[in-house]
Amino acid sequence: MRQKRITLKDIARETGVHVSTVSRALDPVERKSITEEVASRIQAAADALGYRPNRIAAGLRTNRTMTVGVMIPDITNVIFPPILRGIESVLEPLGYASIIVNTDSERDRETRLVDVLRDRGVDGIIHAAVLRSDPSIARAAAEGLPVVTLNRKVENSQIPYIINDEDAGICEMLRHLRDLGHRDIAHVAGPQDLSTGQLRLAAFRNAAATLSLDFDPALVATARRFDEKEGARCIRELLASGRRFTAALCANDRLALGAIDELREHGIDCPREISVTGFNDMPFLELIRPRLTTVRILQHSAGQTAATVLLKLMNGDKAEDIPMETILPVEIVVRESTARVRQDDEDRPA
Amino acid sequence: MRQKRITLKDIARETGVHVSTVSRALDPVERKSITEEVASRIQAAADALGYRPNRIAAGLRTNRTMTVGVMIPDITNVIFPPILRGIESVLEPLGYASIIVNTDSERDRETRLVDVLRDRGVDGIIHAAVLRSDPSIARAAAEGLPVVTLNRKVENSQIPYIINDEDAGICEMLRHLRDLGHRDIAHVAGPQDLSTGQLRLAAFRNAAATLSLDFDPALVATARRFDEKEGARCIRELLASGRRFTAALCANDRLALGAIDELREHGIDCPREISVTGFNDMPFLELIRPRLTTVRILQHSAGQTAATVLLKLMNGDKAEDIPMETILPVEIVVRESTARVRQDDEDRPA
DNA sequence: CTGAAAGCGCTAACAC
DNA sequence: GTGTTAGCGCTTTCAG
Repeated sequence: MRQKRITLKDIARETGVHVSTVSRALDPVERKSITEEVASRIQAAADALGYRPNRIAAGLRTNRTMTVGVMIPDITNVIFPPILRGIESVLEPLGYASIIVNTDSERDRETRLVDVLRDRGVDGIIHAAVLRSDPSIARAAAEGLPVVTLNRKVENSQIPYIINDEDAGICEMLRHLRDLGHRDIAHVAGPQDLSTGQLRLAAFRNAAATLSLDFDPALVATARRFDEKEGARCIRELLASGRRFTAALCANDRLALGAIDELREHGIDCPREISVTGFNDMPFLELIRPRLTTVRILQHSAGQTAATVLLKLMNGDKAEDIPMETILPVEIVVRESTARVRQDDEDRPA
Repeated sequence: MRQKRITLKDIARETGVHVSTVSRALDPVERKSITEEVASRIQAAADALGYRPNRIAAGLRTNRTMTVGVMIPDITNVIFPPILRGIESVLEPLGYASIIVNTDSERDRETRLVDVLRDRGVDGIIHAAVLRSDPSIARAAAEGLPVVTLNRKVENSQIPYIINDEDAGICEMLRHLRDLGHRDIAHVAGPQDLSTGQLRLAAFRNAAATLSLDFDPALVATARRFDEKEGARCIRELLASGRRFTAALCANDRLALGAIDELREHGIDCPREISVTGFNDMPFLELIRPRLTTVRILQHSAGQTAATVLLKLMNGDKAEDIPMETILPVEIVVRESTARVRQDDEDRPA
């Protein structure tokens, strides 16, 4: 039933030359070593028969499959698709395809999936998961498989990583709030078992110091997940604490959206009474009122950069040509969820 | 540098048996044909050495790579990630991995990508693109490659397809509007070169007939893309036409969102003055005011179903056991963007 | 029950 | 320049 594919042997028979000659004629670099006439005759036959190289067979021989593995926590999270397109935009034109797997941020799933990828002979792996440490990918890298991580680094390893300048993002955002007159600024932190949550909290603390703002631990509420519900819960917690604050810097957009909703429930207007900021700049933000002030991450370029570095690794470029650390710039996007602190708030005694 | 993997040969040497024996011992079905003692000794050695089968090599031999190809227009479109997770949820536990490619709905890209997948020896393809016809995938299927399409059927082919009951969705929605007293209902149609756009327009027309509502061609505006901007443009066009309407049924959520925004620009309130409905039930809809009344499609189950059917095909199940057509139910989700038509509108002379 | 041998389709030394 | 040869790691006859 399943029609058999045209192989080199078929073309060899057709053109009356040896398969190795055919192989050479069809290989853009080896082609030079062959009489032009023969080469083009072979090419013609290949085209006529509709020959397609069997990468499985080639891969077995060369140990290169022209496919890479991409590991992400969850494709359903809107920040990842743009990253994937970024990766694809550099790899696909070069003939690479990607096997994409979702780790759900589970350690054992992640371990298993690394094997799934290696079993299929991927030439390299781009790892965009967010667990703080994970042995499996480090081991793969140590054994010589090209690996690049996105959004976080693997401690004690020689794995190149690409991260976004989240510190700068948080700091700029805090500066923005300070410039609007805010002094009592809460932080809705992300889960502390995810690198993103942890990093951003640290960044918030550092930024406060940099900007000479008080850092009040009581004004930090920590979410258990990056979702609207947790954002709402955190704000509730903050409100219940009785500590006053005029702005809430949230560790991501979903937390911020949940926070704004919850404030509304309490009859508190954002941004008039409390300013709220997000992080990531998800799509659709423009459609939600008030339009959220947030930090834009260039997911697409992050993907491109990761792919570019991975390529160098796969090409065996020498170590000094491979950037171990790439920090991508972020930018704050000021929209409607932040406003100047109200007079009566500002004028209060310190 | 690159550490060499453990092969059957290694564990054959280790255990003092022939590689074919090792191969059998490690194959769950062949294992029975081997002395239990030997088999477990081999198993132990394999575990100890950390053996992982090389699927490339196995694939070359068996023509099964345990990887499938998934073609979608654009992973960045929120409706696709849930489909992918649905596919993964049935395929991954069975040992399959997926190569995912984005077609951008371009015919030639699509053709090329089918080859990309076939070159890598995928065992089957799930094709969720939306172009109305496309020869490449039909050819692949005709040559015996297991193929299933999602969201649309390929004409004149024996390719099983899974679609959502969009007709019912549109009809239910129209009924909902009619029950609210609406009689002059506009349709913001999707691009007519995409099956979704075309199907939903046809469904709208049919539903109008079914429900004995007038179908007024002048109350149809056609978008060139499925986005907010086009939704806005279409509403502008409808408004400019001077034709009165009290509701607009849009071919998808983004068009609806754009429509509502544009109405607001014109000082027209949704739903008080004009009701608007969407289609798809994208995530985040809950966060946008007014909350959109829409048709929910079960993307995850659609993916699961597609994978299940593909499995049957790949297993070589006999034709009568393979459902050629699967129509998945949809449901309407009534939220806040639809309301009873206003008295003064309703009481007007026919 | 296990070993021997062939071969999937391709590439890469090595000859000539 | 082109043919010969030898595998890549695995599965699968076919013997024994």
